[in-house]
Amino acid sequence: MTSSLESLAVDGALRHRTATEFVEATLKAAILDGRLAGGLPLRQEEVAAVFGVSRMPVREAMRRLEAQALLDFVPHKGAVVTEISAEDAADNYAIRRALEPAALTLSIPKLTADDFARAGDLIAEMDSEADEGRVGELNRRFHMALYARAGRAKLLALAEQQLAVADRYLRFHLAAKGREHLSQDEHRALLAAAERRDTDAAVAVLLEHVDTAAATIAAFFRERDSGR
Amino acid sequence: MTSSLESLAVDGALRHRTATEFVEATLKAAILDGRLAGGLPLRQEEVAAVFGVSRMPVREAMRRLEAQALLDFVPHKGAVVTEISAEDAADNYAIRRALEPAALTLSIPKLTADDFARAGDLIAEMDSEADEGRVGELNRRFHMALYARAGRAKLLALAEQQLAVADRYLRFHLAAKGREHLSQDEHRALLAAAERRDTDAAVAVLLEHVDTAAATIAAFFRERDSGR
DNA sequence: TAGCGTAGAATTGGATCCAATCAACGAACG
DNA sequence: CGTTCGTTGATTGGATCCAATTCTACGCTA
Repeated sequence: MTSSLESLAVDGALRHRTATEFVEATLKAAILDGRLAGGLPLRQEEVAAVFGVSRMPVREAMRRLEAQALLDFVPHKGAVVTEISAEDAADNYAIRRALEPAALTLSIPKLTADDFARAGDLIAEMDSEADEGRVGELNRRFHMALYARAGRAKLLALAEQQLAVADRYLRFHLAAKGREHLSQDEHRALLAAAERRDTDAAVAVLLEHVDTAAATIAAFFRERDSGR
Repeated sequence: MTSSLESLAVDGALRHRTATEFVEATLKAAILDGRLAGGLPLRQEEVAAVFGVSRMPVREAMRRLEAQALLDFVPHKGAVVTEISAEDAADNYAIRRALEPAALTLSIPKLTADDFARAGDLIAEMDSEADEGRVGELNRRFHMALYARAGRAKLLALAEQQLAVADRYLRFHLAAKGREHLSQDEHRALLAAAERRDTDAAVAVLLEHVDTAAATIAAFFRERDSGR
């Protein structure tokens, strides 16, 4: 195969309204779940060929992905999938540590029984999900389910975007520590505190949750970088 | 004149590397300082003519601005400058309330005497600046000067972006309350607390600062919306 | 006269073509 | 033999052209 781009081979089923949306969504998903690794250069012509479109929708999609910090654009040089690194992970966790407690605090008083049920279902799904790539999405949806009633659309959009970036690191979590270390206990504790409307406890669990993940990833990178 | 777009008439002096960058930077500045009002539709052809380029760099610039939530894109309909509203303002303040204390906390221990001097200079500049449009930029730079040593590039980038969005509302501040209400006292108190390395006090002042601004804008919109 | 349908204009989405820039290779010169 | 400069190929940036979609306005009909 010429490159990992081939893995994006398209099932025309999930077409979007415009080619640009289609390319953007597919590239984004592939970057987040690790099929397109950090550092990979994306040739416009090549991507266009894989998707069966011209270079133009590819260029527009890339511009949007660049604004989301998933691609690095260098004028006249091209686009490269943003590298993951210890620094980037630390950034991501620092941002989530700030945003998610705010969203959770606003949301908890307004959560409904349905919301709790949905969140519980997602925990169960994560336990039984075999496909590693889908675990990240389930994790994201669980978190967002608890923030959903915050009533601040842009705050939530930002939080979701950062959770998506975190997905890129979740894979290393799973690889390094195995499935059982998916912090399902913390998820359950978070849900329980939310159901009790105990905002302080829920925020404490969430901070612990994020900090633990940050420490795990930091250790992973320390080990990897020492071994070369 | 055909539209407020004309106000973007270009001095070829500050050209950028690529036409796309040039268009993006100019449009962004115009949206932030209010020259392009919320709700204004941007015809690609028209914008291209104003800038003396073809539609293509305009389209790419618009894609990036959309990803920054400064434009709303509707397929086959076009781009519209994102409306400002009480809800959007509340969102913005909720986000800043989460991000900026985090950045400030990380930064304070590492700030240098130079940083404090720079921040002080910016306060003085704001006092003497006549041009209303530039006040927003000075305010942004003052805040960022205090966060600069946080050592988290993406956290800072997000904070700066949200400060830029806040600029759109600063104009209403100035219009409604006059220049003297620019919270310069709070700026000075914030700087003083930072110089004492008193993180708790600095965060408290910052939260107060943001909450006051949020309340002022909320009151402004309440009054405006009741009057029609 | 009100409402619906259709035809045309306006505008955006996408494809193709040309120009500008960059990287790599090689030759000439010190 | 090493360095530097020029040339060539690859790739992106920008312009122009065509297709698809949406909106508008006019006319037809009930």
